[in-house]
Amino acid sequence: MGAPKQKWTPEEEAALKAGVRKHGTGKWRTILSDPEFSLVLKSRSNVDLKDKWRNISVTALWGSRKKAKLALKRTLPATKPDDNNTAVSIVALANDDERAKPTSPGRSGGGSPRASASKRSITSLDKIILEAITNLKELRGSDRTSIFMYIEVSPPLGF
Amino acid sequence: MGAPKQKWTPEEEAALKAGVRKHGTGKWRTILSDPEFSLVLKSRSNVDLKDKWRNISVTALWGSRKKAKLALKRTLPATKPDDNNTAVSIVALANDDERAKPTSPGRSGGGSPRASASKRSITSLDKIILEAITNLKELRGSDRTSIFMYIEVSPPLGF
DNA sequence: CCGTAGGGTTAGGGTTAC
DNA sequence: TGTAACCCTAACCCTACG
Repeated sequence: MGAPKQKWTPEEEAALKAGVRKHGTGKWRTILSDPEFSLVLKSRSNVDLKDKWRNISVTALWGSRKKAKLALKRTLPATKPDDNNTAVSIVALANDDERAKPTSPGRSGGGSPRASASKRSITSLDKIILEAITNLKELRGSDRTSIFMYIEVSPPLGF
Repeated sequence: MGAPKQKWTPEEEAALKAGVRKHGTGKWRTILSDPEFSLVLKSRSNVDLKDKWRNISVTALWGSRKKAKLALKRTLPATKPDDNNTAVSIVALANDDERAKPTSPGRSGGGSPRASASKRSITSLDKIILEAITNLKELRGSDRTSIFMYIEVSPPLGF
């Protein structure tokens, strides 16, 4: 069986981010044509890039909640009502630095240790987000995509 | 809370199978929209159809012989991670078919798994699978789903 | 015709209820 | 404990529009 579904590899995702950083969003064909990325992304179409970017954005902006909620659910079924605060949400986003891939619960051994060396630079991410918020004014008022671009595309961390 | 867990009725299951026979697997929305089935399945979503089909498939492919195989497995603890049913394995290597991605570079396909079968007296599952392999090998495109389609969906006798 | 945007659908892992 | 039913969402498709 080939690939009924082609999951995005970290390399591809990195290339996509780099491509967006270089050419901007919405320039999928341009990114794809850039020799710097065309190799890594050769099995992807421009539409694929667009879709993946959408997924990344959504995950980065809203995704952090799923885990927090799940964790709460699992540990304490009776959640307390309060803790609905914008600031708290922002912090949650910051602490959940990478849009965690489920880390493939592999039956076959060899897990992917996302606890790599360069993981605890989260503090820098905190800073960046803070900066983003400061620069772009309040969260509610500013364009989510802009913030995302800022925090997601700016730092050359992972690659 | 809410979900009373709606068990599938035999009528619904029959409609699903008929729908798959008519439109093919993976066309859940189409099946749901077909006036021939929309009444029976009106309380089901396309995702429900997909999930139910998956459950049926698993049951049909593994369940029927599970006892015998389980006995063997217990005696042979360290089976390959890809331990498989004998018949299915044979088919897997017979050939492969992939689903379509008409407008995407790098991935091909045209997948139209139309499995038509002649009716015959069912003696044993083994026989049916054997037959399926024989027939489908010539036609190209046998995988688990195809075989399942053949043995599970083909006979209009059952319902 | 080509590319992008955006809504809709499917595939598959995961979770829950029984 | 097992599994049918259900959930979540990444990956993919379809269509309108410029």
